[in-house]
Amino acid sequence: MDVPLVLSHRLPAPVPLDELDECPVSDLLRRVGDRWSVLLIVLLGRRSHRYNELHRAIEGISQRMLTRTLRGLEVDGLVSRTVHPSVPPSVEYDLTPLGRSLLRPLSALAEWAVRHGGEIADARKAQLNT
Amino acid sequence: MDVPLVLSHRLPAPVPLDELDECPVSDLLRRVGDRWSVLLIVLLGRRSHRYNELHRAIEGISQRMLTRTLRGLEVDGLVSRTVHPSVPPSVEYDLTPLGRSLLRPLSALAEWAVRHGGEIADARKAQLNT
DNA sequence: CGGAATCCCATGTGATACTG
DNA sequence: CAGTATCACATGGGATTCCG
Repeated sequence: MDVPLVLSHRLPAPVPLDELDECPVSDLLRRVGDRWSVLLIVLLGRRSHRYNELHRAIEGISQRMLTRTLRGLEVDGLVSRTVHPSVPPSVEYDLTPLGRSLLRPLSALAEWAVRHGGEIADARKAQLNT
Repeated sequence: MDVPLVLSHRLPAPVPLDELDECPVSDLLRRVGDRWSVLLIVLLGRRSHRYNELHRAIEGISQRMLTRTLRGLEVDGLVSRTVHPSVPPSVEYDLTPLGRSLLRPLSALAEWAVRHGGEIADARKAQLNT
């Protein structure tokens, strides 16, 4: 009892390749495991932002990657993109309800990362001496 | 109250590039956001495995990536590697306590992914028609 | 048995220039 | 303002071969 769900889930042996490709967990982690997605989700979780506002808010992100990452999140239904037809144009990005629902489990992982990040960094440094 | 931690955390504006690179959350997600890490963590969370045992347990993984991923997890202190000097040699991989402690927040994310994976898939398909 | 070495391709990411 | 187009480079990942 009290075993993490991910361990109690039954797995075929061997794990077939196509099943892994369809796995929603792997899928989500790859979606969110890139350089910018999490940061965008967090920023948009606080309030909606316009495109250039996000561009200014994140030092070092290129227009290309900002656009690509936003599009990816939008395609997956995590972020909404609203165009206000004005001159000059104005585009608002926001989290969808689905995206907002992701904030909580993401926070659980973030909390673990903050708490244990030091141990990981230490382990990494220790390997350098061997 | 009851706001996800990741939102209550204060962020500098703009977010500096070096701060993002040091962020333990981004770091963890990139560590675990590759093709094989999570699956290995889950398998090793059930019991320790030998190298070829893992190789046989995961259809489609190459020796190169199995070795690389295990090494990466080992360097980060999530997986332990124990060599039993015998003929032929035997190497046991297992989760460290740190790795085991990751299972629970990972499960939280996995649970979300299983519950909402369909919505993501639907959103993805819907984009194809536009 | 448990890898390492090499080669090759796909994808992620950034820089720069251009546009409705 | 909010992008797109193009090029270039680093990294992820697989196939194959070889080794103690």
